[in-house]
Amino acid sequence: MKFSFRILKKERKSQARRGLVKTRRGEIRTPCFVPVATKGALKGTSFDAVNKMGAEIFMVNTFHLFCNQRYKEIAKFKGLNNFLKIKYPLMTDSGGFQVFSLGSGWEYGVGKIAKKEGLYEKKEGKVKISDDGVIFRSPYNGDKLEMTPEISIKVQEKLGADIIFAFDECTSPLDSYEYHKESLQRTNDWAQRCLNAFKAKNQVMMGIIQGGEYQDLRKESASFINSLPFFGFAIGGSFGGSFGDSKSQLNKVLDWVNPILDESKPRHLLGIGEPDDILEAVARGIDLFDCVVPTRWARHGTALTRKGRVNIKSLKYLKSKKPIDDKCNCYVCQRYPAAYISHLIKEKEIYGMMLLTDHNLHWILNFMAEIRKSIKDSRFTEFKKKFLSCYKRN
RNA sequence: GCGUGGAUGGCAGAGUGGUCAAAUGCAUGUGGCUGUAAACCACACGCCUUCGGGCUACGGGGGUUCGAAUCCCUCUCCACGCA
Repeated sequence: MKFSFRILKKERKSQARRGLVKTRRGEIRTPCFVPVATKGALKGTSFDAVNKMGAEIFMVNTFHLFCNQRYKEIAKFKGLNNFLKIKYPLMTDSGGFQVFSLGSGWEYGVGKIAKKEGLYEKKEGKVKISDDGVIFRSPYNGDKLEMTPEISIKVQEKLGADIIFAFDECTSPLDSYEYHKESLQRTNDWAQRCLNAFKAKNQVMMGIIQGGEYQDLRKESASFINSLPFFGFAIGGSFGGSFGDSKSQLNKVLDWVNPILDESKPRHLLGIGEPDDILEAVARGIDLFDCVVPTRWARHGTALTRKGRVNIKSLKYLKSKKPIDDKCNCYVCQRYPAAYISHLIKEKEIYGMMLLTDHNLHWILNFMAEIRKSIKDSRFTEFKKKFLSCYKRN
């Protein structure tokens, strides 16, 4: 069997589990972090370098390669691996997130984790969502484009990643319960249509659980997706924070959903996250994470450290002769003082972004390795507690 | 020496009688970023404030005017041109 998932160890005190995903291109030790290479590149570094840091799978985005029609060229290379000249396992996101990020996310300036409250009236925006699919304008050239479950699967088959995702609707945390209910119906329907359209034998598909911040919807979603023959599960936004702490809301969603899911299948938490979020999610039985935080923050001058995120541009770091994180064993921290990185980032030197990107990716991948080790040694809960006691979130 | 054009906030550079504490860009500072329209975005950026406002500012000095960064005189400095 080309694809499989096996649980190697479970911690008693939590739902944390260490596992192994096998694909035709290689194995992935979980819990793992999946670096995001949206358009086929890890912004600011290379696949090989990041693989050496411990990344065993990468994520590419269907949406972007669909909008610019580049998937057709990639198909001529028989898929992404040949095009990118890499042998590592890959996953492609379906484009569902962009329905949100270019739609209501863009128009109302909200992330999928709501931080603001207020009146919200869904208006007919640039992205038109119907039961059939989504019609939108290409952010590349303004062309009118349509994405449906069938098109997403077709494109993902051409891209040829090992793991693909069902096409879902990622709602906004500001959407109403009624809208979430209607949207979930659609996402569930689309999940079935994705499976119906899926013909490739050398790929596997993850089904996506939605339902916003609503317990009944989340559970309904989990039950439905669980009943379908997906390789694994992906839990998507939106993690609404309309009544306070959005973080605990995310954790609540995981508490509702994970007990319903077949535990022999891998669980991917889409788009999360920051180190403390990852710990909480691992404790609730999540196996895979993808997130743009390490790479985007690096380009924006934020470094991941054991003490929390840090603005490397501030004077404090410009004057520091110590490494960014003195416990980090990445080549950047081994070789350069924070002052140099700070200087490069402040001067907008590409090399500074590259170095910080490598540091941040190394940091998060090392963090995942520590998590795996702690589960293996049956001390994940202690590890989590210790880590959170010194990791300060802004 | 003569002529001409200039001198504006950390820098560049608008403004050429009131709506100017002074556009815009850069720099600076702070905050944000969680399936990447993101090497991006937002806010702040003379001093003081009981947040009503007050004070000092557009090279120096003097003047005209109810009122000047803006007009006039003069000094200093800079650029270009001519000797």
